[in-house]
Amino acid sequence: MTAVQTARARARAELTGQIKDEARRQLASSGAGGLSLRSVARELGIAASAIYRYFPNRDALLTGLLVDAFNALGAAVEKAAKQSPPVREPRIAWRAACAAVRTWAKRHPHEYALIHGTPVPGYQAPQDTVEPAARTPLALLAVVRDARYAGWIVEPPEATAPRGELHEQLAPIVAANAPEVPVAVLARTMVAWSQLFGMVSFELFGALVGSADPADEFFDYSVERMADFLGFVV
Amino acid sequence: MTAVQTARARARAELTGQIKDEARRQLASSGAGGLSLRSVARELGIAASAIYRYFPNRDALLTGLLVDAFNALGAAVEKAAKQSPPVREPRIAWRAACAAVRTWAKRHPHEYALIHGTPVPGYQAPQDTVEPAARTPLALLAVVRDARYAGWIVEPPEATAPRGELHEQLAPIVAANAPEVPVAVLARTMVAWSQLFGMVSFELFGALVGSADPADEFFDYSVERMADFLGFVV
DNA sequence: TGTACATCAGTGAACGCGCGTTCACTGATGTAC
DNA sequence: TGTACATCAGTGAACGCGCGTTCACTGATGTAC
Repeated sequence: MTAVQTARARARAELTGQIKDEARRQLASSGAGGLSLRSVARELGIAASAIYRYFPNRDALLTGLLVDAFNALGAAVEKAAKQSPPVREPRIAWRAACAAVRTWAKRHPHEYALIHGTPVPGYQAPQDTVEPAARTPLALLAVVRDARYAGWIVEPPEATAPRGELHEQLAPIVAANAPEVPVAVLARTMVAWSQLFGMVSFELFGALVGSADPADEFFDYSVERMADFLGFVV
Repeated sequence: MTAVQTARARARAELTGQIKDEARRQLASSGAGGLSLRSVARELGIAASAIYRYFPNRDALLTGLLVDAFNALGAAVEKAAKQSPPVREPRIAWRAACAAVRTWAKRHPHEYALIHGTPVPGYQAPQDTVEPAARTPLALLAVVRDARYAGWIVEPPEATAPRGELHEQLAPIVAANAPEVPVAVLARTMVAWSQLFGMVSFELFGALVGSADPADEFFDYSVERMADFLGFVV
């Protein structure tokens, strides 16, 4: 092994990347279910069997794409939240985070479909995808938590706090990720989170054709209403 | 032609139904993209080419499934709203309509995925699907409209009403479907509608594993919060 | 009511194509002494 | 630094399978007179 990286290792990393890139490209035309190792190999000019030096089978390649997509989306949201000027306006980070989700989704519609659309038939996502999948919702929670710290959130009425089993389910999550935050804040953030992705999926998958299409204004409108719902001051 | 229906016509209707039933069954194992006419024919014990007497091609069969699924979901929601005792409790019809969506989706997960999941690659939904697709959102709007008539809705602040392009987009829809209702009510209903489907998709597609899973209580919680958001009195 | 003809349903072979995965192999790269 | 051996990347043929769609055909059902 040489100091930094052997020629073989470099070539290996490079081709692994090229395989995933080409596979991503093919998601567009054939969807995740139709992803074909042979056609990826054909496009790269290598033998179909060569792919097996890089991924043990088709599902492993899919897992790679899934993990990459979750991470890319999560990173985009984290970056948007971090970059939005922190003290000026109450809702700025929330808006930026929501916009990051939509922008990433529109720029990578097939990867978005891969992670938030219909599960691939016959494919079971392994444990490796769990942590990357959590990045975006946790980033949204962090935005709300920070806004709350900054005094930009009016706590909603106690009567609307989650109780019973839901409280039990969510308590360990706040304990692990934002211990200073009440469970009710996580519950509301999850409602807003599902609204956000429901809306983006509607837009991408065509459910808004004939009503709020183009969806820019409906998106902005919803983002503000979810901010209201979360207790953000104006 | 005989009085009611010729033997041929009856046989035709019957086999058309059997083809769609078998196709629905296969959505589960292979997904919409992998739906195969040959395997449907095999399962029914007929020649693959016989399918072409009933559907001109694979896409036409898909369209049939799509239309059936939209209609089945829409009918379930309409029925739930209609059956919920009308005058007793403000939120009862809203809850029933939301529950109908979730129940239908959990009972027919692959048909739900067909209509609200990733679009089938290479498939373009024709005009025939538009009207059935609108049934569910219109049923939700009717629930809100009726509750408003009954005095069960406190109008949200004027400041949160949609303006500009969004107003333009939604105005013709209320005009055509619920002319006595302000555009703001439709806008809010659409936010709740996307929240509802976002949540159901999250549950069915696995995004809630590790947090609100099982999702019953999170579902109920969200339904109440969306009712709050729509201005329903308690 | 009975017959001749037209319509339609279903067949099975064929076309031309694609797939994931395995395997024995060649030749290049890396490692230990 | 040079050589012998081990490791690894990539090949191409093969296995056994599946697909949508077309076409000429047979035989049953329906219609008109």
